[in-house]
Formats: sequence, structure tokens, C-alpha cells
Amino acid sequence: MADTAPRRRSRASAGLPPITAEKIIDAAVELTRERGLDGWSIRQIATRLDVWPGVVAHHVGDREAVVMGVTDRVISRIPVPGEDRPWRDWFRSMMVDGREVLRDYPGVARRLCVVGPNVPSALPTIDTGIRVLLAAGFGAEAPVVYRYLFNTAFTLVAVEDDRRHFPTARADMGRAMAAFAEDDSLPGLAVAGSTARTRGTDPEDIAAQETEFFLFTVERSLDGAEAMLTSR
Amino acid sequence: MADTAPRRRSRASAGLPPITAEKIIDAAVELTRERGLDGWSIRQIATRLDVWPGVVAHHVGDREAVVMGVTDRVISRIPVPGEDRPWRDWFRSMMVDGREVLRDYPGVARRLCVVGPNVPSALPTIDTGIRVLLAAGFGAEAPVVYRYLFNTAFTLVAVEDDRRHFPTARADMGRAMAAFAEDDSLPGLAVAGSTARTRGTDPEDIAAQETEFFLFTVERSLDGAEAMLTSR
DNA sequence: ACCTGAACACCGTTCAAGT
DNA sequence: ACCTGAACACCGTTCAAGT
Repeated sequence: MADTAPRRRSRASAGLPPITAEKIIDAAVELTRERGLDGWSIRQIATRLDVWPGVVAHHVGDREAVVMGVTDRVISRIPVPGEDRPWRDWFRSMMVDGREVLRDYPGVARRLCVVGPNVPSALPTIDTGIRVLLAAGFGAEAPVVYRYLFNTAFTLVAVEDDRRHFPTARADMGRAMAAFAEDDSLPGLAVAGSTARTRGTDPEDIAAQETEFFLFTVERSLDGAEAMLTSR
Repeated sequence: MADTAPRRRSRASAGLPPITAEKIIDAAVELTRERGLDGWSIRQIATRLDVWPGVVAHHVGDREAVVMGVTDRVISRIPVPGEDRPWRDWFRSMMVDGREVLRDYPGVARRLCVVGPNVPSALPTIDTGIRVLLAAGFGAEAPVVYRYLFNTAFTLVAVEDDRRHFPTARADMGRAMAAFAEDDSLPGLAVAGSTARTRGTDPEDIAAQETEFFLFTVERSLDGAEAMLTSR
């Protein structure tokens, strides 16, 4: 790995181009793809760029600033569906496409949920989404409905990210539930256990179950919003 | 603070009682209440107990083990509503009461969502909740509906925790949105901005808005589940 | 302006040695 | 069995000094 390797000679005197903030974020984005947003250090970025750690602070700022830079870049990759789509289609597309992007950069979904519209690249999506809800008849509740749908989908992606960092957690959970299948004293868990038993436990089965639950969550949250329209 | 203070003499020779795993988790729970689950170090726990850092590993294990111990203890404080309650009431109570407990221990909600039924103290709640859904007529879908409702509520609490660690984020978000109130080129954000303008920005206003959005999310998620019953 | 090189005050984990 | 005391391999941040 050689993540920590001291350098010897000045970049300028060696004829190398100067480091820029953009190159630092580039390296941080790539490290985030490989190891997640909490899986790299400022010193590892510096090593990749062949400079000393202080250079990162000089061009970008502290770790927090680097993380925000990465977040903004990743969010900008999420496509914004056309505003002519029916509201349920628009949100389903945005959520499913957003999940695809976010899953490649573990930890960014959590950040997105926490900082929300403070990430500039999220603004076009928010603007279009609220307009779509206005057109659907949500009126003054459009902003809160947007937040509700957005949060429900992407906090779930954040949890999926976290679970990948507990590689055994998924299998443990399945096994723990399955163990209750014949427990008469806990009939609720017994039902969950029977369900768990019928499902596969190898990685691709788990991935398919995750996607299935994500899509279930998306549809339920859309139903929850739709109930606001029909009860008028 | 004196979080790092070396000790001098043997506990045994000083007549002090031996450290136990329970006392270590006690100290960690208290530190979590004060600073959150990511706000303390193994060395700070050791300092509070007047021992060397290695003692924590000896009695409990690594940091992960201490965190799971804290999580289990905090979850055990969440009351389980009576199973005779109508399903919406049962879930509303569990979610609102759970939020009250979890908010006192920042970071635990996130853990709970990630490890789920691997925390032993969560099992009685899961068992009762699934039974309540079975009684309500959700049939084989009871387990997935339980997961959906649980996740929606407590991932939101996890985000609320995170936002408290970005003390400016909340106000920045409000100000950022309000700034779009007269932006004709972004009409969706303009609507959100107008809404943001009418709301207070001091801490207790923010707390009230957080609670309001939490309750909104809870009702919408319950509506989303209820739609599964009415469409049969 | 940009970068080096080092220092500072922290981490979690491990482990031989003492009691 | 329990704890000391130290070592190890890391962190993020800061900053005087060089170019």
C-alpha cells in the first residue's frame, strides 16, 4: 500500500505542475470510491499526490472541507429526471438513479441527508422536485413532502452503506432471525424467522434483497404522500 | 478536562475494587450521553475509571465491542407499548418514545438501524411489533412492514443526531433556502424559500420544527403501510 | 504562492512484566 | 486474574523555513 511515504525534493525544482484544490478533490473522490468517505486520511491523499500533508490544508482546508468537496462532486453525478414526468415516476427515477450513484461512494448518502441543500449541486434536483409536486397538487406542502420522500430513500441508502462496513452483520441478522423460526414464546420473531429462512445468504442474494426492500420503501413512501392528495 | 492522565499505583495494592465490563460500559454510556457515540475515546473511558487504556480491551474488547455494549444498554431503555393497542397507535408510541430515548444518546440511533436485531435488547420490541401487524391483517408482509416503519422513523433520528454535530448546518440551510424566495429562475426553491422565511431560527424553534417533521414522517409512513391493507 | 519538513497532541491496539 | 507501563503505527492540524 505504502500510504505513508515521505517525499524528498521540491515539486517546483523537479519541474512538476503545482497541486490544485481540484486535484486534491479528484484524489479524495477516488479514495472514497475505493474505501468510503470514512476510509481515507488526509495523509493518504497527500501520499497519492506525492506531497506533504500540510499541502491539503493549504489548498482546500481541513478534513471537513475535503469531505464537502467530495460530496458536491458525487451529488452532481445524480441525473435530474425531466419535470414533465408524473410525480410518482419522477421521484421513483430520482431515487433509484440516486441510489445507483451513491452506492459507488459509500458514506456520501449520509452526508447528503445531513447537509441537504447546503450542497450546491443538489439545488437543481430540489427545485425540479418541488415543481413536480406543485404541479401534482401538493400546494404549500410540496417542500415538506419533498423532504420526506428524499429522506426516506437516501437515509436507507446511508444504512446500506453502513451495513457494508459490518460485513458479517447482514448474515448474522439473517441467522439470528432464522433461529427464532421455531420459538413458540416469541411468535412475532418466529414469523420473521420463517421468512428469513426462505431467503438466500450469498452476496448476490443479499444485494437482490436489499434492492427489493429499497423499492418497497420507495413505493410505500410514495403511497404515504399520495394519501395526502386523495384525502382532500 | 484532563482526559489523559497517567496513573501511578496498582489498584489492588491501593485497596480499590477491580474494574468490571459493566463499569466500563457505564462510563461509556455516560460519555455517549455527554458527547455522542463518536465523541469519546477508549483512552478517555480509561482515564475516567483511573486505569490504563489496555484494561478496556482486557474486560470488554475493542472499540466496536464497547459501542455495541452502549447500544444494547440504550435500546433497553425504550419502552415497548402494550400489544393490545391498534397498530397505528402502537407504532406511533414506539417511534415517539424511542426518539426521546435515542436523542439523549447521539449516534445510537444510527447503530440501531445498522445492526438491527443483532442487539438483544431490541428483540422484545420486534416480536411485539410484528405480532401487532399480524393482528392488523398484514399477514406474510408483517416483517417487511415492520422493517419499513422502524427504518423510516429511526434513520430520521440518526440524521437529527448528525445535524446536531453540524451546529451551523441547520441555520445555513434555512438561510440558503430563504435566499431563493425571490429567485424567479428557480420557482421550486422559491416556494421552499417562502416557507422557510416564515419559520423561526432560534434553537427552540428549530427543535419544534424537527419534532413536527418527525411526526409528519411517522404519519406518512403509517399511511404508506395502511395503503397495503385498503387495496386488498 | 507553494511546498517542505517537522512538531504537537492526539488515536486504538498489543503485550511483556509485575502483583 | 488483573493491571501497569510502554511501545507501535497511525491520525489531523499547524507553522517556520525554504524556494
